[in-house]
Amino acid sequence: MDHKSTLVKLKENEREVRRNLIIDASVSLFACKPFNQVSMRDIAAEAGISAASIYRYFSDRDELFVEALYREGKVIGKNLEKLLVENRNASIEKLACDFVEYLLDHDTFFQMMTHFMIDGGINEKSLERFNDIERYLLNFFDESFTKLGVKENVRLVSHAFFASLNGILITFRNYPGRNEKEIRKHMLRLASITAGVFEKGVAKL
Amino acid sequence: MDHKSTLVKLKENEREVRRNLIIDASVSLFACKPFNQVSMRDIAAEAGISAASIYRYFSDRDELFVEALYREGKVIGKNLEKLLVENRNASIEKLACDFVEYLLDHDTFFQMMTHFMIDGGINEKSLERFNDIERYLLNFFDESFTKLGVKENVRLVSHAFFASLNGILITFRNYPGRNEKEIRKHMLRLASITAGVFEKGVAKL
DNA sequence: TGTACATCAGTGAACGCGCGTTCACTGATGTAC
DNA sequence: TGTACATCAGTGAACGCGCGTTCACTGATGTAC
Repeated sequence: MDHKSTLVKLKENEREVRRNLIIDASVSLFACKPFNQVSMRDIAAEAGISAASIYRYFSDRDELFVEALYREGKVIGKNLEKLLVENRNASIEKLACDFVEYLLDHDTFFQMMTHFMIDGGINEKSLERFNDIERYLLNFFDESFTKLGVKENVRLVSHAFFASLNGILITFRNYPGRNEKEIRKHMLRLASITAGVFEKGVAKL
Repeated sequence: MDHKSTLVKLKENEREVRRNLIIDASVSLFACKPFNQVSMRDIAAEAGISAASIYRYFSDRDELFVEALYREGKVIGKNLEKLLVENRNASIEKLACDFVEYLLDHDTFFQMMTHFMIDGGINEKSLERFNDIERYLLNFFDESFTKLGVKENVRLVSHAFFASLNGILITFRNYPGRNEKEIRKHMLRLASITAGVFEKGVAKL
């Protein structure tokens, strides 16, 4: 019985469209506000509906957030993939800098990351999805390190490298007494240094 | 007129003692709960007083938190110093692993770090104090790298190394499907690899 | 074509909760004479 | 030594707020006959 009347299908599509509008609204708020500060009323206002309406499409805040995060994560994953594919033959230094720069320009991933890594008690489903994206990125790092001649523990090296770049983004985020531009410059410098150290150090492993 | 009656002094001391009890209570809660989840009522309960009493000693939540964080930060700083001094002649690998292990055992610093680095709108005073502690740690890393023969940009290398270790602690904190022990093992392995990479890579800078 | 009924998206108002903080008060202790 | 007063730590109850969520309702659209 996979036959459905056209009208019913149309209705379902409409429903899907509206659902997506709510997710869109959430994502665009996540881009400019810390996670925990985005309320259901905020999202409703952004989507131009009432807060109560959201509950016609999502059973609770958690469900909406999981969807929104996954959506955004996929977009970021795709963009980073594109970026990494373009850099396939570039140095690991360029790769690192582009990675850092992309995440500086799109704060959402950072927000997601900190949310998932730090906040306790996160939806299992949500965590798995986030992990998919991470794994996806690590594959690209693997490729680069393999090219550099790493034979053993490639994945571990990728983990260490990934963690290093995340660490830069986090550690110097609120660097006191510096403006945004200076911070960006500092981070890129550190990314270069780290990449250089990995490139040279890894050859000896 | 720096003369004060003994009784007045005694009273002041008592006041100081009670103030410290409240700070102690806060610190011990910070050790087992995420920052934003520690409420004034929690602290009051931990200290065995009423929430209203806290306001006899601190003007608001912010002031109490700044004091508590600084107190805890100093303790962590001192402990890490001790640890680093003991390791003054040890390899950078041992230093990295001890650092990671200490922070795994004392979650407060991690909590502090993420609070300061990620949460926006933090008290300026509080941020400065936190930075003092960071600088303090970086000096030790500087020393190690200088010994390894790094001549230029020592501080930058230390920054990159420090960020790498932080990154490990953050990135794999909620590693899904692994228990605490496995995560610890994984982190230590990454710390070793990172230290090795830095040790070897840095020699060529 | 008209009428009675069902469905369901959407909503303003309210609920219940936890929070930081304030209020008005108590009661113990110290001080002045 | 006794009495009147000042000080101040401590408190239970309440305030005001924002939150996630639910409720009871409206009104538009589709369906049956």
